Amino acid sequence: MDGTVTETERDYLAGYDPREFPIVLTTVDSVLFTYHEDRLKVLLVQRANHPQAGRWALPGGYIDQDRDATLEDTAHRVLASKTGVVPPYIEQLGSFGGAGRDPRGWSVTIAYTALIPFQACLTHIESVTDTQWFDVARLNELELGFDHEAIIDAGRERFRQKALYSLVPAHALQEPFSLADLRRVHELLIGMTLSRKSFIRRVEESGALIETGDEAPSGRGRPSKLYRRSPHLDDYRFIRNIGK
Amino acid sequence: MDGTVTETERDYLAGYDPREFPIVLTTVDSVLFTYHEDRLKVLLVQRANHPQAGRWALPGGYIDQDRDATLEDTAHRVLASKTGVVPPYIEQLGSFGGAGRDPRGWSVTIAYTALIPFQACLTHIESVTDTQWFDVARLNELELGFDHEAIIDAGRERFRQKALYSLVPAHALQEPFSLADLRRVHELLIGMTLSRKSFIRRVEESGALIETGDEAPSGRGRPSKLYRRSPHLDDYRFIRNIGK
DNA sequence: CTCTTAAAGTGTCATAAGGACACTTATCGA
DNA sequence: TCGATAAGTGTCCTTATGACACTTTAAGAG
Repeated sequence: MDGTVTETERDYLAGYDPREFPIVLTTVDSVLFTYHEDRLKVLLVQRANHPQAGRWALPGGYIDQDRDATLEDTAHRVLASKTGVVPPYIEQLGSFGGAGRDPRGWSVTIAYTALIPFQACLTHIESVTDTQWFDVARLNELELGFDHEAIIDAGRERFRQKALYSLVPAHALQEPFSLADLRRVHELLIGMTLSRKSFIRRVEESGALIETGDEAPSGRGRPSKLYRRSPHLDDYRFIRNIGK
Repeated sequence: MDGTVTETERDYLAGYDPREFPIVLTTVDSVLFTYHEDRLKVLLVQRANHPQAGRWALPGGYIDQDRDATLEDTAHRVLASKTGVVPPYIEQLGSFGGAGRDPRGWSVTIAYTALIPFQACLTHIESVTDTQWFDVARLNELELGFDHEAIIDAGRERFRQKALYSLVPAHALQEPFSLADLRRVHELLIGMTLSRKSFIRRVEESGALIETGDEAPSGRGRPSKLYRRSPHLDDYRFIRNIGK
């Protein structure tokens, strides 16, 4: 022994006070997308409190240490409070941190990105005024809080990639849905038109969607076959990207 | 006016004290991989302090609010202190948080994953005893701290995917390098052998590597051509995955 | 010096998947 | 009943890949 006291981990934890260390403000924000009337939409909440009160921003908030066991729990809790439901698809997008992004000090937000059918939360969102869908193509007309515009861009880019090699975007549609609608969602995400034939071939090959056997009129023209998501949808990856 | 005082953002910030809120312990950890003697290696540091003193864990630490402007700054600073250099490739891997992952309380780590040539930090790492490369295939023989085994698995999976559709793994090699070595790195990441011909075709098509014009003897047999990374390497993506 | 072996690099063919595009099917509405 | 419209299909061409045999180059044994 060299005279110093050998501290056990138990002793250390008993004397540990997190407030002795510089504090990083940590929050969880979510970028929730949907598809409605030929447009991609993102869910925004008008901030009631400082900082940035009045501005539209991503739904998010602090971790509730008693109620949330994981980061995804926080994302789910916040989204459910704004939409009434938990989205059928959510994944972690990334973390955005820095000294300057929040006036309160050094801050980090763990961002999630998610998809939901427009109809799944229609009534809940219509009942309040502080939560709204915004056309993703018109966000530049809005002055968003914090760095949330960059986070939304990252979410779009994530789903743009997913649209190239997966059928995950199907989570933005209410079941049952037509391949025409799903293809349109992919086209909006990717930013180019896709060949009908190629798209249908990929869907059939994947087994990630299941034909319901029903059809739906699509205005004028031949009615379209309807599909629902198979349980394997989230895991399926094409080995080759779609698009020229 | 309804009698309440309308607080300005300036007033709010003047009265804001982060210690009034529940504190989340926030750190940054990095999974740094390299390639040496036909093996994938990951850099681990033996913990000097509680909690988990004595265990091997990922290099990481607290955000230094005065020195770090971004999360990547923190990752760079910590890695540079352990290896002497900043790795040529680093990307954010994801955040791991929860109530139970650290005995000190609710915690979040923002994880980065990076690649570096073995030779780039050879002398620095040889000079200390608390920092070592470990064979990724033999991590099960080690009892790692916290949830760091899961984080390393996530890093491996990230680079496994990159190896399928990019040449980013080239950052694990000292320039100039042979395609035989690079293909071996990809094979270790993907977990299967790859066709020489296909691999060379992809490299040529990509333009992501540049032939130096030199050759190097490869033991017995025809000497191999040598390559270096082009500036476009990090951005290049194959539209189709390699491997059957 | 030559022969063997080993490893890098190449030529070529068959296959699989996508884009293009014309054609067919099915519904609406005038 | 016919025209317009949109979903769905058949077919050809192109492209990237895996397979595999072949060539090139060097080290080392005899």
